[in-house]
Amino acid sequence: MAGVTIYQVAQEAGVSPSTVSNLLNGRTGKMLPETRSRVESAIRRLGYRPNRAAQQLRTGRIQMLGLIVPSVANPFWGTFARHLEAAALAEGFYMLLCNSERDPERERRYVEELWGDGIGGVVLCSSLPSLDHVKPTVEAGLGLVAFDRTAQPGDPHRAVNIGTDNVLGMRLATEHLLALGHTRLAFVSGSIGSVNRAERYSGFRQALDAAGLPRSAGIVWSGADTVDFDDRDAAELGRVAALEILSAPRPPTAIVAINDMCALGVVAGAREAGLVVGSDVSVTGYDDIMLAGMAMPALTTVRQPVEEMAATAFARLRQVMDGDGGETGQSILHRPTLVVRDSTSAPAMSPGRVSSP
Amino acid sequence: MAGVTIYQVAQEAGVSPSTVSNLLNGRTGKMLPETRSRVESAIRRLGYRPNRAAQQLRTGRIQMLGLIVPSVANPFWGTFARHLEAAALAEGFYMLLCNSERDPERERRYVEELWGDGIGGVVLCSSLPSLDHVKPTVEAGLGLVAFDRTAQPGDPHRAVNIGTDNVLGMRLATEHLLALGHTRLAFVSGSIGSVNRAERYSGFRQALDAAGLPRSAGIVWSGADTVDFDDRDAAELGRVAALEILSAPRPPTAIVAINDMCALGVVAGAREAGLVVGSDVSVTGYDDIMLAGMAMPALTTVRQPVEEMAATAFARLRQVMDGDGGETGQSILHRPTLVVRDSTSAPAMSPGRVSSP
DNA sequence: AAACACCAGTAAATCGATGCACTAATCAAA
DNA sequence: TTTGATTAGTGCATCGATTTACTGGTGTTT
Repeated sequence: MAGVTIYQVAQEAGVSPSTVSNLLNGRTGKMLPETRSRVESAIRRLGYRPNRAAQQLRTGRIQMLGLIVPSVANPFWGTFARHLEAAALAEGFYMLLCNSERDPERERRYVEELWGDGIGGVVLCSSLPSLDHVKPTVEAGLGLVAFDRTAQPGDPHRAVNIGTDNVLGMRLATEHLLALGHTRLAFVSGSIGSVNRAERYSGFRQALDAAGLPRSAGIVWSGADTVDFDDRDAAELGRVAALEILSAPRPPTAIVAINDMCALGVVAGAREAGLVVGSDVSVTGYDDIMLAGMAMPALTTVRQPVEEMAATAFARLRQVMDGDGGETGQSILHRPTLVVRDSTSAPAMSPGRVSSP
Repeated sequence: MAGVTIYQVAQEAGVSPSTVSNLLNGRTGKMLPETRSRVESAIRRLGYRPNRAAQQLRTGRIQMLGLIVPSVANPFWGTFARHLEAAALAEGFYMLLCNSERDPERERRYVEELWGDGIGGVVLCSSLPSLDHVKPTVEAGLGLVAFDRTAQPGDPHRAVNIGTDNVLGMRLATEHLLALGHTRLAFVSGSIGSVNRAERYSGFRQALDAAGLPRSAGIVWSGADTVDFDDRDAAELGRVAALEILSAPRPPTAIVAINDMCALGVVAGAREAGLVVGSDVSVTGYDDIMLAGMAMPALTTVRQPVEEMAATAFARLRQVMDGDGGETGQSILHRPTLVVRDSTSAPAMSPGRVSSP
């Protein structure tokens, strides 16, 4: 703590603290250029930096935002966090990081504590169908941007949602597989409780229906017994799913995973089952995390424009915090794109009976 | 901002604000049990929560720490961040996340700003050989824990270093390869400017020397032209390195990568070169990030006990901040362990001439 | 009964920045 | 000269919690 106060600056410059404060806060309208430069040089000479605590106490505001993610151990959230931090920093905002581990109770506690500590805006990465647990705080005045989610009935009015068009994204992936000639596809995810999972599933179904395939063409595996799975376990989930699905009678020739981590698990599981991904069986992911391109085989996936989304998230958060939200309560959907790599190909002639042990 | 103040609580309980404050701060020694419970129930009734800004203004302290990492987009740092946050949260500390992108200037700016904003402790993940850029701030009073680094001459006295024994770790990996029968090994990293890279290289050399191999047995690739590589590029670096090394005359049969991200790149590069990792060529990593175990093939690597290290980092940071540092200026080394998986095996008979196109 | 110790709790100054209400000074119009 | 308007800047209460110095009351000692 430097310890230089506004009073010392005022004394050094031969003015009152108010004048220094006025300068600092841009109220320079009626101020002699000479006074101004005198104060400015005093500030520089003393290396003065306003005390944030005092500022916050006085104004009630603080230049800080909260980011609540399921877990930064997941590279997708890590990447998002990095971009959001960059966007925030550019405007002088710090970012407080909170890992919710997908626990709504933890989300609620964080939101309330952050608000109680003077943080006016939070980016909440939770794709829970309901925001009821944070509604009271939002209604009390907290600025909220819900990320990876679309607006739902009953949401607090002031919240803004940001995500990608999950239905479209998953349709792109599924249509790509259908175009390759697959006719038996599996959809792998954890329990379908979240908004984006539901949407992605819907995209999957839409593509199948549009292709005129029967309902039975789409196998759904959603980890019946893993009620609430963790990000760290997404890969493990995929692995288990793949083993189970591929060893069943009449296995699918393609597997659509809910996200890349899960897809990587599916790839591992398929390998254990003795199949070669990219020829015996096709796999798609979602997110396009850095590792998707480096995996073996490189993963065909749906890319979310993370950097762009982070910038939007921050911009909208500021708007909501400043009250000029304009159009809150909405969903802002970014456009996902399909990235075709090596994990998908036309189905083999006699599926599931090609590889060596 | 809840808006309930200590005065309201005092009024509700029929006591003075001082008494409430005394209770809140554990000065309950001379307080009638009856008064105490009266105050406590008032607090509960009103849902009072102390205003952090006011607390900080008065005491100069704040329950917050800064974490500066190269980039949370790298899962190793993401995992570390998650564990550190958990340790901090358990003691009521928030964690401010800062991405330095390995830029010393950004590290310095962050450190100074955090200190200026009343944050008393920072965990700095930088393996730069020198801490000179943050020395003034540490000497001004900032509590600093340098992570992934060992103490160097000229370090600020109050800093604590936490890391793994890199020399030992890399020796474990190298000895494992030597035991498998490899006699030509390559060491792949970016420029060897950082402390831990130097240490890891030293471990590699030690193992080779101890085995009585000639100097020429160890090929070093350190990206001559990539002066300062980024975490995001670690994988790319590995890929390029592998392509280059493996297409040279008399290629090595094993590649030791500086970390897992780099190793994953090496695996990709080897594949592009037409080699099968785990049989034609062996590859080891370092860190044991979550993905190491899921890669194809699963990566043999050196595990850093991240969770334990995060707990230590936080514990030591508190000590330094409280001034009872005891033994500062030291290095605390955790013990790395070798995790053998599928990316390493005995060298093929005629190396580099086995696989299909 | 005077002197003192002790107890339980209080009054008020304090941290540093802010911004409203105010004033002293200058100038213009009446 | 008086009045009013404008300019340039100041005084000070304020935010909420902390903490030191203090008070009024009770009990004990000599």
